[in-house]
Amino acid sequence: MAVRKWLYESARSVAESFGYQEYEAPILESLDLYAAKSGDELVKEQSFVFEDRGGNLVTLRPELTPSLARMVAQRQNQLVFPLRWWSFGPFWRYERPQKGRTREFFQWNIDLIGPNTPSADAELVAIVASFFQKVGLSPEDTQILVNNRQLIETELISIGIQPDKFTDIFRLIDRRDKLSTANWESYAADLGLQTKEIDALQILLADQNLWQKSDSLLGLFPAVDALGYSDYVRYAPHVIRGLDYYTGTVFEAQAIRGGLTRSILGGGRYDNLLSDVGGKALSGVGFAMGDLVITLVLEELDLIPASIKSPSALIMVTVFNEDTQLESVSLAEELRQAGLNVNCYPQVDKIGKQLKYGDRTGIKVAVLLGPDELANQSITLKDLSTGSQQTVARTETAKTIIQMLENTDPS
RNA sequence: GUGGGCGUAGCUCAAUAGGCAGAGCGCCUGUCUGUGGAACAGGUGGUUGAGGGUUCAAGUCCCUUCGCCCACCCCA
Repeated sequence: MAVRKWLYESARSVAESFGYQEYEAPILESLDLYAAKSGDELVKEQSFVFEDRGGNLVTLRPELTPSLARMVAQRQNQLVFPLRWWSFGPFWRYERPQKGRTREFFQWNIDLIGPNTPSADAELVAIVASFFQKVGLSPEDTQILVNNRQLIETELISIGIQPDKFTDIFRLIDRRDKLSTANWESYAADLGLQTKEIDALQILLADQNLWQKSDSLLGLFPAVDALGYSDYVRYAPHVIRGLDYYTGTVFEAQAIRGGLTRSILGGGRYDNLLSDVGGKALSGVGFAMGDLVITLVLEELDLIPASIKSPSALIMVTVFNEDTQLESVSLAEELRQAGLNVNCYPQVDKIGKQLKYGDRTGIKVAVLLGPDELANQSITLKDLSTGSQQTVARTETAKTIIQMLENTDPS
């Protein structure tokens, strides 16, 4: 929860810095919403689907973009475009769990709906880079690979591949990095490609300058450069993304660790999603990042701050004995009224045990209140990290604690 | 959906060929009657995931079942 909250705060801060508004969508959606729009396997085999009491099939959302499209389409005439929205919430996929993949996970989604321009695409890419920068990932740790589906479609036609094969061929292209050349070629042959076509495709996928044939990408890269994030971004002809609804620019962020790469997030431009759910034609661009892979990457690079796991209260009031217990309770509340977060030990125990509890749970200042202090209208304050303690007038307690916390190392 | 691995104390793991279920850490107590972290001593802690079977005897062998992990697939 601490890590997720930190990710949420980092995503929120970056999204808000670009002027995006937070929204939430339903967790249950009608199965129809996803039909033929997300990709067959995601919906038919990897979603939780069941019948509701009315006999309709409902789905625990496996992704957010179709819900977003539906929500925007339903209010299309009253919303003001360009629309910049972001969301962070739970998703479910009925898959076998493994490292970096669970059946319930959280995902950050962010979309810019309205303008179909290279600078809109560049903004989303820049948001990714800005997020990486915020959590401490450098261009040496992560890279954002960009491509354009229209560009690849045009090129496929020019080497003689028919549009009705594009879905299969995209899957093939997406796997260029994952399979050995021999396996990839035999997969290509299974899809019915001729040797001549396979050779042409390989040349295409090795062409790092292919982007210069795309007006969209010719606009995108200078815009990313102007935003200051070109170190994070490069062209990659084999990046195509698995979801069927992408129509233009697509991108994917990868972590590079010792020769192995892992996909952190993916996104792209979708032109037809709003009209598919009953809206007027309107283009959008966005991406989704799951919480699991990014957490693995950040853990591996030791980038998760230890401070996110500190307790909510750094101050603990101890209880000396039964006679003074209510005095301790009152003192704790007095300190809360002064604006401090305070944990009051909830029973009578030996002081040593209470201090040990405080030490183990991350308490910085222990407050001691026994017969001596009561007699003198004073309070003893012990710094648990240094072991030093001081006795001050009771009226000075809150002020002294605040000074002690300021002098403490924030870690 | 496919393939592989693993379930023993709170945690990490031992237990020869089927033969008295153990260790380290943690926790509790004491050394130390108003003071945590260290040391030492003692103590607590188990339906060996569950159910059935074989056997004089099962953590160990067999069957069923539940759960977890890893990879493929797919994808965040």
